[in-house]
Amino acid sequence: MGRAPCCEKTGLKRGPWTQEEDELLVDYIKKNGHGSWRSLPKLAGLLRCGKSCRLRWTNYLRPDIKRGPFSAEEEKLVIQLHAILGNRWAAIAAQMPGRTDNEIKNLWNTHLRKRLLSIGIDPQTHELTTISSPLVGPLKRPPASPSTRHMAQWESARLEAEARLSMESSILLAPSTPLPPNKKTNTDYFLRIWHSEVGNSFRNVNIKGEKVACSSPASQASVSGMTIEMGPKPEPELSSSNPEPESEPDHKSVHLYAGFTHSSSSNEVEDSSDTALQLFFDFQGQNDMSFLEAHFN
DNA sequence: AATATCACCAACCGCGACAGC
DNA sequence: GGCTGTCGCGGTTGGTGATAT
Repeated sequence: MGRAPCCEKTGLKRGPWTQEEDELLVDYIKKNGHGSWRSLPKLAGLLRCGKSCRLRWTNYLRPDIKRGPFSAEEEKLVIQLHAILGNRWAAIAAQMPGRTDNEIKNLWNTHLRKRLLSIGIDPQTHELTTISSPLVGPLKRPPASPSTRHMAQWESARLEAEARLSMESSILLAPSTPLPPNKKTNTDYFLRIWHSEVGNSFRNVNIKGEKVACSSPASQASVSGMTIEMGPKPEPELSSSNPEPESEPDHKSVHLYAGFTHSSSSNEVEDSSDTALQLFFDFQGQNDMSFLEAHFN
């Protein structure tokens, strides 16, 4: 015995919506709200199932939907969010006002996935499929766990945004050098996301409700001439009430604040600063989103 | 000009989560 | 705690227009 259909199929219209149907749906929702989607079609005089009405409204008719092609910046954001969130299109859409999950999903499947593949990046893992070495040619990269990659990419994006904010702050202090608008937007995206529930879930929660802390304050290592410092870090203060810019980023050191957590299996990350360091090594060489620049500019 | 193939995207389907009883 | 109804999500499909052969 199969699953019962979501609604009576017989007598219901399917396929593309007509303008008259759209008008009926919009008029009804404007006057009454959608209420129960199941009963809406009957009340609105539509020969559609409630599910179809909900889809039409949320993906097409909603007044706050931003139609039109995605900008390069939006595409970049989708890629970065996908690296963090995976195929959670609704979560990605929640960070992109005016864009629907369906739209983003279509963008990913038709454009972005292929684009990443064409530049040698696995669109599911966001991992380089090969590393080319001038001496021995392409090398296979050892696989990293998805959560590790996502965490590291997420942290990388945040670090990048914070570093940029610091730079911008110092630039803004010098009124003779106005900031390019695109740079500002880019930073804002990440810091906004970082302080959203998505960022919160990565900072504070894993499935067992335990902190996965990698917070040995003395942990330090040197990689490629940079000093990596690991340890707990206070949340960046970004509210307008605190206009004090963050301290200037040290060009010789990377602060890998490892107090972040993840929502996947807690077995995948051990509670140690060594793990946090491993995250960096694991991710080094692919945490820079600049590879995308050439494809968007 | 006709046909095949590709790309895009709106819409559908099935499943899981959740709330109310 | 189990059942049922509803909703939302992610994967997939199918129609349509564009492009290639």
